[in-house]
Amino acid sequence: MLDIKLIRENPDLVRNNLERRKKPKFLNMLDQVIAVDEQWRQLKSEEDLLRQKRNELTTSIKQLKKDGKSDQIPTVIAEAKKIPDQIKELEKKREQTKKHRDALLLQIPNLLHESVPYGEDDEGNVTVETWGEQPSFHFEPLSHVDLVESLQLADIERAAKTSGARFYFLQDDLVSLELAIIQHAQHLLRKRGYRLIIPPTLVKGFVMEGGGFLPTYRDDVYKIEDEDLFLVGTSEAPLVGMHADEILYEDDFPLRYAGFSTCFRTEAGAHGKDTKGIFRTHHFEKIEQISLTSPDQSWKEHEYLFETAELFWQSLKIPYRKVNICTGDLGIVASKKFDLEGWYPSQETYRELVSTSNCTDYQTRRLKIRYREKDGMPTQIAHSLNSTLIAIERGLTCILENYQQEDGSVKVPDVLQKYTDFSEIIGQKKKKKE
RNA sequence: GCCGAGGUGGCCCAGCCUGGCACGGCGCGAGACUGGAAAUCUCGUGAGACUUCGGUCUCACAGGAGUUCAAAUCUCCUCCUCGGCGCCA
Repeated sequence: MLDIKLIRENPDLVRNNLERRKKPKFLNMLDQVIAVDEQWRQLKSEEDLLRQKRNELTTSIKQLKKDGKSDQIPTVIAEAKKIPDQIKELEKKREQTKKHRDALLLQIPNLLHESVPYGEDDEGNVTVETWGEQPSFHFEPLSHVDLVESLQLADIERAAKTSGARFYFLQDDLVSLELAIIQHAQHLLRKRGYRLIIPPTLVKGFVMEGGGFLPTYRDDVYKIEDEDLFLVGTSEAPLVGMHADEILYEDDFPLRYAGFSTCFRTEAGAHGKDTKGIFRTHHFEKIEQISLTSPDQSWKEHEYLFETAELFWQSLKIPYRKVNICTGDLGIVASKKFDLEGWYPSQETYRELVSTSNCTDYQTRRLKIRYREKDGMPTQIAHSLNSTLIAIERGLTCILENYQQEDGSVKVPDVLQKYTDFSEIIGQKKKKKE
């Protein structure tokens, strides 16, 4: 959520920034917010004046009592009696207006960092750098979908029976690999100064709203019936919400958390996309980084989070590229976003594995996450950042493709082997024969 | 789940019975004093609207509803914390 004061005092700055997205609806929203806010302030002034009058009468009653002029009191009370109803009416109107204003305000996207490139969709993203060498195969590499199936690493069909499309029973060696990844990841994260967290995967509406997931992305999340609870699409939600309404100390910054949780997504807008395998599913496990810090440190921290992700993927020796996400692909929350896209040999293309966002004060304003230098100093709004470390099931697909071998087996990445008791995945069929 | 005690500014706390502009301390800021500092003293310390930038006003006592001219204070509902008992993977 943007600062209403900024909009009031510097509407052109906000307008110019929103214009870069080239979406007229946002400019309309801005104009509406300004108009409704004007109304709100008008009502607020009227109401304040009425309250002032009431307070004056109330005080005069007290004074009359003190002066022993009780005979005059009934007249004043009669006058004062008219006011509460008027206040109530104005209050109601003002609250409605405020609700209206805030509802609009919630839909206005964050201000873009100056370095965000313009683009209509992901085609407009700009590659910043590439890392690693794409593996060359002397055979036609299989897709992760085929590998999962041929090695029987997940049972998609039975998952369809119990749960529907886009679910999976992860099995055997792939489960071991997942657990190995978690082990491997936690060591890196600890070393890099993150606290490890397993957060709640159900959160209240205000947390989703504060995180910017609601109302704009309402269709993408699951809600618990009859309760004010949502299944999280990422542990970013509870991890940022964790410090809602708190005042932190600058000395504790950056506050880095690594969350491990299951994530739930409706994938409403993705019909027909990546329907097979475990690449895009309704639930998956993810290790997420989040960080809270001060405004003057957050851009440095943005690089730090991305660097953590890079170190992780480099340790797995996955070729990747770093991409600066363009306006059309950025979403409303991030001010700037880098993606790390991993190489998929079967598709001969890079695909998203990691998103690293600086959300600046967009989430923290709404969630009232503030900080101060030390006790007694004034409070400021913190900045929040988040980054994937690995969405495990998707990460597995990338590993499978890059580590596949001619005989159809898959080598286990070196750094994971100390956590698995095998160095290659050969599948159940072959195992039985042996 | 039951019983009891609580929730007041960044923190600690008074006020609640008996309704009338939220007491005091810590911390922090400004000023005075000083060669400089400590100590001391004075003033200030949250959110919002308006402002001729001097100020003016409103709100804020866990949240909501009610009673009242007037609610931190009285009534009702909800949430949370702590303690005791019960239940439980």
